[in-house]
Amino acid sequence: MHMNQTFKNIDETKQKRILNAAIKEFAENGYEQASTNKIIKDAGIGKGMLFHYFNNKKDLYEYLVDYALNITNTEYLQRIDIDESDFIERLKQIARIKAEFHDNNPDVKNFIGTVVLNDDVELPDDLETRLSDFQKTGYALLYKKIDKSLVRDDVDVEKAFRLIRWAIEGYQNELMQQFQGEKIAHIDLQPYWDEFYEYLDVLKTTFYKEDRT
Amino acid sequence: MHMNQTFKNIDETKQKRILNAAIKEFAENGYEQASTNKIIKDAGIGKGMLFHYFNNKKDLYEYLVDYALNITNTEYLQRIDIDESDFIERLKQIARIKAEFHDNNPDVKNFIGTVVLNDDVELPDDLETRLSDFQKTGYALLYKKIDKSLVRDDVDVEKAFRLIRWAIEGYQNELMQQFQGEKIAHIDLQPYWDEFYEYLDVLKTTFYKEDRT
DNA sequence: ACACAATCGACCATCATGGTCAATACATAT
DNA sequence: ATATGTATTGACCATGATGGTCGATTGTGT
Repeated sequence: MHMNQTFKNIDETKQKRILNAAIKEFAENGYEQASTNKIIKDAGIGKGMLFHYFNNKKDLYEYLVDYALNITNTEYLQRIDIDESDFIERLKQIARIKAEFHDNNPDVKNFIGTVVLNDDVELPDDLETRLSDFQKTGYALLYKKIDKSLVRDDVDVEKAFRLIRWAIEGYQNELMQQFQGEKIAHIDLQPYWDEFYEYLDVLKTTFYKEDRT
Repeated sequence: MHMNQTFKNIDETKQKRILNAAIKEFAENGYEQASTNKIIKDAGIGKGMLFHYFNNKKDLYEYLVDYALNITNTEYLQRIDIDESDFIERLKQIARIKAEFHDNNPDVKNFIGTVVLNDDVELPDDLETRLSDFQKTGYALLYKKIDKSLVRDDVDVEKAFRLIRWAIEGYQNELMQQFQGEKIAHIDLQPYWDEFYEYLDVLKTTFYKEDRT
């Protein structure tokens, strides 16, 4: 978590280049297997600089966890509008935020994922607690102030919500897998959003009360 | 793919021990990062034997792909009853087969998954074709001879099926994640099967035509 | 021209890797 | 018992990657 002050003073795009390179490497290989050599090559800096900014690998790692948590909070969690009480609409909204976040910070979500799973590296206590807080918050933002009355009466509401969530995540995962490798910037995403909305409509027809307009 | 004949002659449980150890290591770390040292330690054999049975790492890998494909075909794909025409019931059936398969051959599914994803190692042509055939077959067994008339008329059948599939996979993934680490043999799975069936019932109520009994 | 910070990459000790092979342990047959 | 042949081991090797250091070079501001 402790970096040299000089790091904060350098060009911001360079900072991002380094952070993104490091996050990508850690996300793909975990702490132990991640290579500082690959990071500096990817970031386009000399070896000396990395260990000048951050004393050692572990400090870099902890700084990244802190950074990733911060950025995820401000650019993801806080953008979720908790006043959208329709569950499916909220998931739609979250999907857009998630996509935008992924555009601006690829690998950050993956990185946090690997950090959460990783047993074999122990973080400082404060980071550890922030991590678990983060998970709870994410869960809460999904379900808080949701209008349960939209769901048809003949099914269990909790089960319905989870099924809806899983179905949507399944769609997203399949898309992600499909796009793997291709530069996402070069794809016209609109047709996929359209298709996504069609799926959401199906979910509404099936899980929500009959529309009596 | 080419192993020393002696391998086939040794004790069958020992064969399995070696194969499972190797599959686990490759599944968790991919081809390059997988360590033959860890494999022999896990299998409880000396270094010499591994390279006596299989000439080198790559031969071992190819033998494993062949083995995994065979076992998955005979113990998984071929067990699926294609005459169950109710989509959700077929998925239920597949879930049971999948669980049993996972019990007998942990890591095999993961292993094949990593093999499919891996670009940076090229298999012999025949294995490559068997791999893609395998994927097609798996897809076909899901949808062949399915009765589309069960789905309510006001939603797109294809979309409905995919949503159902994703929802169910989501449930299974969440369970898997939850069980991670704990020896699955020491858990009483029945309550989870019961819960699973409840979810299936919800899916039937929501996606199928109204039950007019 | 000077001071000082930023930056680089050759270099280091260490370690894990895939693979080898001389040496054993073991079994079987005579 | 002895001899023969096979199954098995693990110390050993060259190689390459690792995290980290540091003297040298470049750049900047005065």
